[in-house]
Amino acid sequence: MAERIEGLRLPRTQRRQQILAAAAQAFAETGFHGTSLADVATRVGVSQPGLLHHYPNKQALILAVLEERDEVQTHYLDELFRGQDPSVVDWLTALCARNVEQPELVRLYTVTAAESLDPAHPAHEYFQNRYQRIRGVIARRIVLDQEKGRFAPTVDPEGLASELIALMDGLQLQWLMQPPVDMCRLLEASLQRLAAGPDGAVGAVRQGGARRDG
Amino acid sequence: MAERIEGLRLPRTQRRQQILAAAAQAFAETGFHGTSLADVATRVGVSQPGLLHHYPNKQALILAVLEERDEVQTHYLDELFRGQDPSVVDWLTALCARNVEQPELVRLYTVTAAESLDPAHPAHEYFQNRYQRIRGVIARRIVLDQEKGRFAPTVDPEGLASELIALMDGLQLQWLMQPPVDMCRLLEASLQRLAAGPDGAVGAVRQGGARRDG
DNA sequence: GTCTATAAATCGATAGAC
DNA sequence: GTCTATCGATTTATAGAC
Repeated sequence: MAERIEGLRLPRTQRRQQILAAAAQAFAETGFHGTSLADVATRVGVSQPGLLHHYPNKQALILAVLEERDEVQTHYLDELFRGQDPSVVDWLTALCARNVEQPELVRLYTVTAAESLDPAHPAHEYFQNRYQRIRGVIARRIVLDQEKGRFAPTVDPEGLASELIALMDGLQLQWLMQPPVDMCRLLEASLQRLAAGPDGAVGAVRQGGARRDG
Repeated sequence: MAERIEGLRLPRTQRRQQILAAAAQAFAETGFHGTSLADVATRVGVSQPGLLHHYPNKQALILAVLEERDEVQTHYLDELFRGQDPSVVDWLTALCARNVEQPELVRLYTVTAAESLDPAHPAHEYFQNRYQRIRGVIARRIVLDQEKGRFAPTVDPEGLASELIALMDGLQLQWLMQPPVDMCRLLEASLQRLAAGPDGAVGAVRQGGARRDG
């Protein structure tokens, strides 16, 4: 029944953890502007000033949510491929498989990323940095793939990274909108097409992308 | 300097047109929840109750904006390809070229589509319908392409339609976020890869997709 | 068609008691 | 660490004059 017990005093870190979870839900559902501090406070089972005791204002709250989720996600992927050197295709496939288990997290990023296009949005700079960072991570992975002959050397890593991120973002939107859309199956179809095409493994060999190795 | 002339009386349709333009700007910048009627009214140069005289409430306003922009866009594409039968590739390329000239319109759809994931959002049903409709339009175009041997018959039209829409949506987001991202160039790269791959024109012939014709 | 005035609710944030 | 009380600003929407 999870009744609210007013005035119950919790240790700082535990309460902050509760708040982050509740805020993540709320912001995922209605975005930054559509969510009130009272919304979040009610979910936690605390008063609205009680909420502001832990995070000084609304902006600090949403930034804390985004950054905490980032850390968890990054840590997960680092652990999953520890000591390995996955191809972009494997890496993105794993990411998608992970995302499909966390629709709320995906929605948080889909909703707030679009909202943050406004330069006055509290997470504007955050998403500017986030996209550049992710593009870099994926581009580097593509370069490694090229060195192994998995892609033609003519492929532009930054460009392909943008395309792959775009594909994932767009599929996530449709998946959230109409869950029967099977985003990981569609991603895989695209990735296979990529690997089998003129810029992929087969094409790369044909075009000389793997000559260094042989 | 376009000063506001208070109390100036305009014909109904003209004022409504002004309002739609101003509202489109505002909603594109800050979404539905982030935009106040006073925002829009100020842009038009009218009082807030004066605005509500033309559209009874905020929900009616945003729906009017979305539907009007839809009509204009649909009409443009219909005219552009009147009497022709463009391939999906040509059709999407033209659409992207059009979009790149209208960042504000793209932003309106990017921002409100994500926001509308909330079932309580005023445009929730609108976007549910919009995505199904667009997917259908593109899927039908893919079927026509298959009949002409431009794609392998093994390709799932609905699935490929979802992928292409996803790619465009995602590229638009990155383009809006970091304008140096050249969304039409990246789209073209993807489309060429598609046409040159095992499911595209070449592959389709190899796999028998064009045998009916020859 | 447009305005002023205003109702009624909600918002983010602060002050201060316990 | 949490609460009640409250301020001040903002929000959507309505009433009624011109």
